[in-house]
Amino acid sequence: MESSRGCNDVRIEIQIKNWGSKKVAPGTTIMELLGDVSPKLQKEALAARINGDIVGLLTPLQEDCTLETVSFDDPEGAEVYRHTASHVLAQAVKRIYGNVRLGIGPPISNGFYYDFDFKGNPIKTEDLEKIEQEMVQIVKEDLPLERLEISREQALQMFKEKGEDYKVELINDLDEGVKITCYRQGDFIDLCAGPHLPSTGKLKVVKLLNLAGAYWRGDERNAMLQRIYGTAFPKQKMLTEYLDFLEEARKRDHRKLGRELDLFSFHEEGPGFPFYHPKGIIIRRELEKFWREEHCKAGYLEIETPIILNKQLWEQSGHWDHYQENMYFTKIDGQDYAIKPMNCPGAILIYKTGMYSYRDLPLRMAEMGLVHRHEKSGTLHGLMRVRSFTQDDAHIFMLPEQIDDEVAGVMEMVDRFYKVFGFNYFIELSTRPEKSMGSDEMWEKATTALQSFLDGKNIPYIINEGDGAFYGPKIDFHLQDSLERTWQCGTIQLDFQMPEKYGLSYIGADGQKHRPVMLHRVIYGAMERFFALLIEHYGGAFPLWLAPVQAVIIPITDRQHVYAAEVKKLLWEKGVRVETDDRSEKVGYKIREAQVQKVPYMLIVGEKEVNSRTVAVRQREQGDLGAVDLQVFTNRILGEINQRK
RNA sequence: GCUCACGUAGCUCAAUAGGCAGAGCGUAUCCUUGGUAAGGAUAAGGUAACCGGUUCGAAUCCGGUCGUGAGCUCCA
Repeated sequence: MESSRGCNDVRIEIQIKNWGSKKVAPGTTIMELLGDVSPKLQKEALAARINGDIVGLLTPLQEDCTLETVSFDDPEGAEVYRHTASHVLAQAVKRIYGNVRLGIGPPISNGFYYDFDFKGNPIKTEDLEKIEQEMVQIVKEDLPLERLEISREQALQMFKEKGEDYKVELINDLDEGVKITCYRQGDFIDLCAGPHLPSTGKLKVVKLLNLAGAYWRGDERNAMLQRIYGTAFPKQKMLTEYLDFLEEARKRDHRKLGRELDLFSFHEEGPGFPFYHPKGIIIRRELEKFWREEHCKAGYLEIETPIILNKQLWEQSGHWDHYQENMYFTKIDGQDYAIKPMNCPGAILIYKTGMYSYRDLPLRMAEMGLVHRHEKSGTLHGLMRVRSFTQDDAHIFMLPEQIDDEVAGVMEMVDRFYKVFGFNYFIELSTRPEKSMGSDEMWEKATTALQSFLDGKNIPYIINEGDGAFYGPKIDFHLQDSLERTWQCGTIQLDFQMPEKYGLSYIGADGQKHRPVMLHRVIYGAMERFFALLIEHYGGAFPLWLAPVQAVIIPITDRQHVYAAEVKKLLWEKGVRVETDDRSEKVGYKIREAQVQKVPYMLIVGEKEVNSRTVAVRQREQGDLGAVDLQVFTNRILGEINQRK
């Protein structure tokens, strides 16, 4: 320490990232320090990172350290910002409705929420407005948020006195050694680890978005609380942009586009059971065609198994014990049957029709299998979550030492497929669920196999504890919809159980029977879900190869109808999905209609085109491309279709 | 399944302290033959999701059922 003055003058040195170092007296808060070094930095900072930990700006500095300010642009900064907003929400609710118990109120990806128990007096959507007004008032009051460290006993006593039963439960569940902290702003105090903004006035724009139910601690056996969702931004413009994003997302909603583009429908007569319209089924068949080509190349054999199979088969597979509440049942000739919720038992029956040498494995059997699952009514969601869907399934029967290669093969295939459509995806490893069968050793073995595969290839993933299939752990591939909600699509499930249950075998090099290992896997996942995600991903503007109508011929007057018919015939016979709009409407009208229907190519034919045997090409995105020789255009569009552009 | 909300023409939406159900788009017919995002006229189209109650009278108020939306739980 450079100072040779008295010990009252002890100073600590703070390294401020991107600024330099500063010496201050111990006990100086970060806020004071920043005010000293740069008012601009102080204004932008929402929190700080000291030696890696996020702390509030009112934290006193006690020793030498490196410090980095955190702004709204940092994910952690936005979290702190919105976490404080959630406290302001809770305070506002407490002010308006005294008789309410608090649940939890964390920040989430685009905002925050807070759960409340209104004790039998649920609030309504309209009430959000006045709560929001009270929040604005609290922001205006610019109340400082004070961090309090208290003992477990103090905390319990305080929240018991306040009647905050949920908070008491949370405190009781905290580990012994954990520091208990609360944050106080004005008359409001909440159990919270923080950190928070220094004061409520730091919040600029708060907005409540919607009201929903949520079980206490996410458990359906617990009380249903009311959850208020909101968001907060430092600038009005950012909120407007976010609301615009939500608005745009609504336009891309596959349920809306499905209706507008005439792709599919749902009916009260069959909730959760999708109806594919002619245009929708075209897209699906193209996806399937691509799928068959790729699977054929990758050495898969295609099979098809029945939708209804005897109940006994499902008892043997474990579905009866572990999956019954999701299954539909029926009777045939007095015998109990089940509608298949999965394709595996069918594939296994086929496997069992033969004897296999170790040289025959891996045996890859693919099936576009229609399954039915009884999903709870509240979970249905357009094509994303339905009660009947087709899985692009495959079951790979293999030797234990083939696990790595086969998993790798499937992972590569998933990657190749998703890249064709330009999807970003992320991976989860799901482990043993509560309701499952098999020994701990087998689960351990299977889970380790998958995990070490991912680790070995340096593939980033997150672990989804307890979300595996009842017969084995799985690697899941998730895609995002237009609202950035994620949906599981591809999955690879490693299974040692079914081969055991069904007594599957192959003959090894030693001439003895051995147990094969099974891989259950899907690439698209469910055709319905993948289709829905594709619709939202493309906003309904499908690439040429998938477009239900690839080109519309638009004659300008009746005099071009003969030529239009000729053009149509030529393209149609080459396999192009082409229509003619020969209504007596103006060109502009027909073009508008084709644009709205997102048809990739419009071929305008007037007198000039008839005389020169050309078509005036208008491309969906690029607009008018001018006249092109009919033969040249035909070759071009066929080329693009074949390249799956 | 749970919480809150919603259900009016094929679609998007109006209306009224409870008092004959409306518009635009789309559809049909006719006029128009027009060169790159909406030409004009006329017409058809509704058991107000369904069932019940209150009322002289219910699309409107109340209850139930079904469906849908946001979320929770669950899952491809």
